[in-house]
Amino acid sequence: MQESLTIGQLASRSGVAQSALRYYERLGLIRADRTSGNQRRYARTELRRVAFVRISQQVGISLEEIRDALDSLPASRTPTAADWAELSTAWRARLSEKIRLMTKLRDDLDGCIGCGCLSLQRCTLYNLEDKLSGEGPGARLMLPRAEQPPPAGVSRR
Amino acid sequence: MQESLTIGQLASRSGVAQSALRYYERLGLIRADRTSGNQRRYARTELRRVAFVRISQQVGISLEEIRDALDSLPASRTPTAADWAELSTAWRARLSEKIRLMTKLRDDLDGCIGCGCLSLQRCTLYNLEDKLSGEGPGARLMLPRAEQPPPAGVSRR
DNA sequence: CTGCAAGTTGAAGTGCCCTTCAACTCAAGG
DNA sequence: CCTTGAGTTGAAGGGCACTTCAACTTGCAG
Repeated sequence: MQESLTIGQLASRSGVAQSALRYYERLGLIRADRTSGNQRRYARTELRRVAFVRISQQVGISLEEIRDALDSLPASRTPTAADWAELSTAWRARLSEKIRLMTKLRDDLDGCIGCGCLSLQRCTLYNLEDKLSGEGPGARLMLPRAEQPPPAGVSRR
Repeated sequence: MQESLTIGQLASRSGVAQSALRYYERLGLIRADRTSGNQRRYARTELRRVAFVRISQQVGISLEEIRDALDSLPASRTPTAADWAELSTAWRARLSEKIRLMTKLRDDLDGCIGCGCLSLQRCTLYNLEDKLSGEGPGARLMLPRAEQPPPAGVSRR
């Protein structure tokens, strides 16, 4: 069994495209050593990182947040099972919360759309919006209320 | 109580930005009549459509799919509570499935990341990928396997 | 009638998550 | 050596879900 993996091997083993792996590396989600000829060589532990990334994404967590989480792993030594367990504990809580909200959403759906009351304001469905976020991407919200966001890159004709 | 709503009214009542409402109209998710001066006037039933859109989005359904679903509503008459109920039944099933998968994901998380086996191939976590999709946006997959997608808009220097 | 808030359009920008391309370079079998 | 497949980079493209802007036009209170 080899010590390290080429990008092609990591891609086929993880089911993640090579281009995505390079992108993840740019974002600091995974890392790779280089051969003398500048090719990436991945430690086998990177497989676990990739797995963690994909699983987290399914839960609706952004890559940036995932990076932050992964940054909490010890950099000096290879993370142990305990390290990973600690990391996934927080995720478990998020998942549980998400499951709770979705369950509520589902149950309300019968009594709300079903009965025809679907009128937003007093409907519970509309009040979990923020909590269930992280689901969609999209651009930034149109000022959550007051506080003008700085233009930060306006073009003018 | 007014018969129809201006875009500003619909926006504040639904909590959806005006720009988003116009965007939804372009996509065919909602519709509006026009005044003689070309301003939009929304029937009050559009409120329900907007609600349906937002709720569906929270479940991780794309606008295109939502449009398809809304297209199943009768166009000739104002949809009844029964029409809406029928529509939401399918959503309920999706929600249930999603909840089931997330619950499985959560439970596996303990036994999988927790114990350190997180090695993808044999791990259940990796096999629900397709099923849990609709969660992330991103570009199209890198050929799901064979079948070259047509370039459809290539630039060449 | 005036003034100003509210509405209109098309085009372009934004954020996220990648993919695709061109133009090379590397690695390894024959 | 040579060839061929695998890998490298930066820049650009691409889909989704919107937002933002400019340049007007409408609607309505006073």
